[in-house]
Amino acid sequence: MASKVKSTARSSAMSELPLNKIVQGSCVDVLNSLPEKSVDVIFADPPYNLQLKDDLHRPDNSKVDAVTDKWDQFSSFAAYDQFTNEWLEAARRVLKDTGTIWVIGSYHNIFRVGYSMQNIGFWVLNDIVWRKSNPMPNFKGTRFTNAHETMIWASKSENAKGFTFNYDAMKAMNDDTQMRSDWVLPICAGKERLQDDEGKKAHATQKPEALLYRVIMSSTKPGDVVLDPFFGSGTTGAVAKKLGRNFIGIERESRYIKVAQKRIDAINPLEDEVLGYTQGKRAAPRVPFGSLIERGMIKPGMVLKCSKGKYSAKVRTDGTLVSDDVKGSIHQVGAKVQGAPACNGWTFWHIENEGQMMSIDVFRQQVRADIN
Amino acid sequence: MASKVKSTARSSAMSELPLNKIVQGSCVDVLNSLPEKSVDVIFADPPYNLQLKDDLHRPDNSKVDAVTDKWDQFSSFAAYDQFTNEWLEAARRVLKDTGTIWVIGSYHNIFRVGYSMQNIGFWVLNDIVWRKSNPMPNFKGTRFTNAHETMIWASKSENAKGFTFNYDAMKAMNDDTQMRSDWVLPICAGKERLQDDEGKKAHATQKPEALLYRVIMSSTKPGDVVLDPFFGSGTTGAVAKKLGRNFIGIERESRYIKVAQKRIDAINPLEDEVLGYTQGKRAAPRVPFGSLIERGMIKPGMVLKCSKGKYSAKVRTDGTLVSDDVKGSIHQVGAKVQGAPACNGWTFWHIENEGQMMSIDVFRQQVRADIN
DNA sequence: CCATCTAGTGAATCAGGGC
DNA sequence: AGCCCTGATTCACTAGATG
Repeated sequence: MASKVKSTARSSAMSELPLNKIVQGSCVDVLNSLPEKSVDVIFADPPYNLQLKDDLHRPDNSKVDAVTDKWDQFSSFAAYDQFTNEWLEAARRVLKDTGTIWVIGSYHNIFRVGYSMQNIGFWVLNDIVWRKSNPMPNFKGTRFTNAHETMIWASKSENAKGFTFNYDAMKAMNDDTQMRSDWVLPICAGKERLQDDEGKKAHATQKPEALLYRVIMSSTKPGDVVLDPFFGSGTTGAVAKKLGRNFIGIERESRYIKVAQKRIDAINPLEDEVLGYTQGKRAAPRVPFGSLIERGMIKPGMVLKCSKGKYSAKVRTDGTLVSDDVKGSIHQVGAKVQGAPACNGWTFWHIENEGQMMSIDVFRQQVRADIN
Repeated sequence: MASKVKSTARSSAMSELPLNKIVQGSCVDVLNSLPEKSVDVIFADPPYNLQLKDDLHRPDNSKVDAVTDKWDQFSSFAAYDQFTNEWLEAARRVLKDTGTIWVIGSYHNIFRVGYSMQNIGFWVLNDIVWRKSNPMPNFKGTRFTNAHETMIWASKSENAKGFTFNYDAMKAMNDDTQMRSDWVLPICAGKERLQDDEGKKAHATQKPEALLYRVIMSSTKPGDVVLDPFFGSGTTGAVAKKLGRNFIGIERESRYIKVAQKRIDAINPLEDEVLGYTQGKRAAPRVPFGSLIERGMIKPGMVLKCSKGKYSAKVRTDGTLVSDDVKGSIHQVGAKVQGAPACNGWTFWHIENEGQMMSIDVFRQQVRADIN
């Protein structure tokens, strides 16, 4: 079982790796106490420096529980950059020459992280986009829904060789086509989300195990050492243990260590368990009518008609239709012109082509084939 | 029709904007010749690849020395950073205070671009992932398929207000759910891909019109000025013209200007009716609650209730409400009786009419219809 | 036990105009 | 710059209660 290492680690160098342990202390101090070139992979989820100001309320007036922890506060970009440089330098020292590093972030910090990584000498192998299947909406309707986070995957240097990439395993996991740089995964919620003694979320930014599963499966071998310098609720350790990898966790705060330790102790690594994110075919993907216009399949100004030609409407640039004074989606306008309560615009509207009526649903099927 | 402006632009400042023209010259020189705070949106597709060091020029048009083995990595990054800083500074000068900028890149350069943008003072609104539905595979099987590119969308400064985001049009284009930060679109191929006289692709990195369509639709209004400092094959100009926006293109190389000009000349702009797009309540004229009283739609002394009848208030002659000791506007009283931080009184308050609850917003809509 | 409804929540740089 | 007022705004999913 994993056990906690006291903070004496700060002052004295460790001769051996604290395998499968959570080391308490500042990440740079602890990293500097570890032997150089000793770990295979680093996964880091550093503070994002979100710079949130006022409270945010949902349309129903409930307050959004934002990340207001002190560990996410920095006085300036310069302070954040210094912090970033220091931990990245320390991380690079303990990484084997054949090792790779993953760092996750959002637009608040990822450009600064990537800039620093490249300057230090890390060589970017991929940037990976975690597309959240269920992100939080933009409640005020002021921007695009912030629906993804970015991971940078890098080797130790430009000419580093011998790092692990389990190409075939990734391909097998992805229906026998190459795993892409965009991963669709749900956020961490429900029973997976750890709670503290008061029933509140134990950590503000707990990552889903499915994310770490793919990270560890792709870039490590069983028995490898995975180090996480911002261990938090311990997702990295939990998945590493489950998959037969060794972990090293570094975390400053006792409350997080307590939660993570309990979580990891409860994991049985012998189970040949299939994690809860299957790659099975989803239901047919939703295709917005607007995307047909962007793709040039339907042109703004085109006239759509019902199959019998009785009703017609003109396509606007934003994918809505206009028919006399009626404006709205293909479904809304289809319903209104008929005086019907509802209408499936995809099957109702047609394009007249050389005297023949062609359903716009044909285009939707083309886009679906294209997406897959 | 658009026409080419000779490179005299380099030395003499232009008093007027070269609307719907392609200006030949170095991007920084031309930008500096334009009046400040004059364009609404900038879309920039700068050179990506730090490996293509031969193609890298400093803003003064001098060529960056070929990188020998003696050069360390950082020095070549430094040259790119300088180039990036200079064109971004020049771009920021010509951008209106209410303007926004889009910059597209890949993991090779996007971190350096984002870092520079934040340092200069641009405020990131979103990072947008262009998820390619048909990317080039990773032939050697050594990494994840590089299947996306990243765009940074930013306002001119942290506190900039008044920039355009057509939230409702984006929502309409996306089947009436908020447009997300990940966009699934195919790469530019087939007939859309421009060819030169020899039948080869005219530009190495031609962007699909679908991408610019969404960029321009989301962040500009008809009649706005869209500037592209790396015009290339002219996708930005082509889509801008089609959508009834003005463009300014800057391009150094004659062969690209020739291709782009021919492309744009062939485009017919869309008619106004089609250019109309979905606008939300924010665009509707403001109707004071007091005007409903003046028009006799609501009478002083009437009792307003919330939809469930739990809260009530009485209308006073000046258009304010009173509920026990709470007095104020429909919004203020609505918020206070609920103990909520804010309230839209128009949708909160109702009138009970023969047992049915009718929102007072119905009256506002009548007034608005009346005004038109 | 199943179906249905209600409440809650997630790394968020989340308003705009007038004075 | 700062204050004040009006008034616009949410998606996917889970858990638990209710019928």
